[in-house]
Amino acid sequence: MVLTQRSHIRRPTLEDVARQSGVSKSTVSRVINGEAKVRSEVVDRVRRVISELGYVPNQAARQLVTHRTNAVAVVAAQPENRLFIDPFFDLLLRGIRRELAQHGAQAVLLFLEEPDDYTRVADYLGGGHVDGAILFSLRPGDRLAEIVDRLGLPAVFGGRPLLRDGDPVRHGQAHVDGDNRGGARLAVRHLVSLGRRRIATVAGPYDQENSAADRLAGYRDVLGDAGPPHPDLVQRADYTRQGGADAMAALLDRHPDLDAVFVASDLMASGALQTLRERGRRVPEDVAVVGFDDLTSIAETTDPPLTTVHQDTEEMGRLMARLLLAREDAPDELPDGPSVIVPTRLVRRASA
Amino acid sequence: MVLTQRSHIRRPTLEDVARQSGVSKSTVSRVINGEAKVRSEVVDRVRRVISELGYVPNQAARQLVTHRTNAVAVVAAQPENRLFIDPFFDLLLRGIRRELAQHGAQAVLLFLEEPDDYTRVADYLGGGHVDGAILFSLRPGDRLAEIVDRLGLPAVFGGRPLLRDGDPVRHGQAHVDGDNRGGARLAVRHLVSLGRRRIATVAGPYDQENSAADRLAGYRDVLGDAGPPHPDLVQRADYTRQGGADAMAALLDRHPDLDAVFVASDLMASGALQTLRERGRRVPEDVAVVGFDDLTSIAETTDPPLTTVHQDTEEMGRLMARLLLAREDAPDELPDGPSVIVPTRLVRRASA
DNA sequence: CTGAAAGCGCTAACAT
DNA sequence: ATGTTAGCGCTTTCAG
Repeated sequence: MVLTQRSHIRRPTLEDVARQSGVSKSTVSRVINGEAKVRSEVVDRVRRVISELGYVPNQAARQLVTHRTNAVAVVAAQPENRLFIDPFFDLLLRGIRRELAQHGAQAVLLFLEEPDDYTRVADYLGGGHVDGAILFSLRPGDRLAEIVDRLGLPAVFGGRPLLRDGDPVRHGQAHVDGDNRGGARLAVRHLVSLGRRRIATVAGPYDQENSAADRLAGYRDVLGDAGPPHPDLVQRADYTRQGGADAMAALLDRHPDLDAVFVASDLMASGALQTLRERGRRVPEDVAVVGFDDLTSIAETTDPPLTTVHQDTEEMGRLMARLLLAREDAPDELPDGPSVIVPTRLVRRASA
Repeated sequence: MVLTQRSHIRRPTLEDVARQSGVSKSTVSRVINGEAKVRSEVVDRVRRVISELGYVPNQAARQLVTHRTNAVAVVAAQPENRLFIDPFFDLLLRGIRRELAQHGAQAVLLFLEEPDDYTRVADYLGGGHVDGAILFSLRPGDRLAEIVDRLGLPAVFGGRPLLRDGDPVRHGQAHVDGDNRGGARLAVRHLVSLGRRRIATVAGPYDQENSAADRLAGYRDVLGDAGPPHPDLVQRADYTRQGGADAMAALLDRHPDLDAVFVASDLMASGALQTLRERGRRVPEDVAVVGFDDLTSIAETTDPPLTTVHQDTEEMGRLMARLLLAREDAPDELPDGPSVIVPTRLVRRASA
């Protein structure tokens, strides 16, 4: 293998510290781990030696006996560039990191990009580098889910539970998701309550994204109540701004008389708004628009500001982290991983 | 501490595999590490047992003796949200990941956000979890640089070398950076060669970002040659699209007669183009615009397409990874870390 | 080609 | 309050 730690640098060990401070390894260990039963005088001496020597505990050795690493992997499948450009993921990750940090755990982020990555990541997860994993964006039937199960690694999955052959495939593991379907209902009901009659939707790429499928389902739930919606009122896009703009244009071409649109993400909604403006439609007078996500950096700055479905994304991240920590603490008390659906609410601004 | 690996799941060990296959631990180890001197018959038997048992080597144990982890940390200071929204970083990271993957190493990403993160990350790096580190966006005098040095951890820094008291502070470690200053010169010289006389610039936040300072310096290099540029022709912004738009507006207010602008990032340039359009300036007839970065998703889709300074960002990431691997292989042959400046070139499109 | 034994650096009983 | 001992699971001489 290519990697070789510089061999000529021998880092000081517990034993070195012990010798230098004239105590036993156990005592040094106690000082390091902050145990009570050490004379403060000794503590001071040991601490001094530690910093003189620049001693840093070898985690591999510690880990070998404690079976703990204090690190948690966050694994994200990265479909092209999307992830890094997605403020939603940014917030989610921030929540995870912060919650873990509060518990003294380090979040390490791993990406899944090419097929080879799977085995390397699986080895990494199985190798005891981390105490648990939070996994996102896995596709139905993703091998990594199995691998994690087989390893017995505590895990929390983000997004709707994976399906295999149409059935939910989860078992001992937890998962959390936003209430995509419920949120979409909220949005569309609001449009209905405004008296809108021809309500279109810009949906996400729903063959790839569970969230997109759920948001579309929510739209259909509500509109189905008043007779099945016209299929032409649904236009799929790819969760980008430009995609939203193009989809809006297509909808307008097919249905010049539409009076409302539910757009499945704020980013796409900002594109849709632009198209509407270019086509001379007033928002909300001519066409009411509701988005999804409540990314304030977008929703508050569009013209007009966007009415949208709010998700507390950072809190969702924190929740995932807490769930993972709980599983690690008391695995037996959670035989079936809880499925937490985080609620959404509508935030009214000016666009609907 | 909060994290506890499920204790009731005893994962199979080398010893289990050895017993099951009727050979010694050494032999199993040899099979796993692909050494030559094992009868293929034995290899097969051991392999079968391994997969039956679902054995995965314990990296902590292995690491304790080999001092290798096959993992490399990528540490990124995250100034607010910026990082995740920055396609530049996305590309850089992709280059790093791919190059490391080719060498069988796993990239693990760590973020630096709050002050507490420093000690946790330092512990992580010092704890032997990784064979080396690639660090970005460190501010001058950043503690982490010292820490990495003290640990003797092979490292490569991204961005211009850190300064302390105005002096370069680097020593044994490598760093790589794009040629920000040279690229800016390229851009501005191009504008000059076009016959433009009142060349403004939208600079980045140059008290925080070395790259921003260097790009501004490049602008001044060229314009200084023909007498010092008017200070009012410089407007600082924050590397966002909106920031670019606002800065352009400010410049136009102060200098309605400007005939060119060098914008220090493509994202800001897209905002600037929008402002110019809104103010009725034709590009490039009235005002020529040059960006920086050559993020094709932006530069090719603006109206008009953006002339900009190209950086091979993914290659830069790969280079950082290769440099790190080289340091790990032969630390003694690289007493002073090489400082690699990756060249830039101008890509002409329609805006200038 | 294979096995035995030592030891990596640490923590966790168990003594004292 | 502190020291002693025994591993954790692996790789690596060194024998055979």
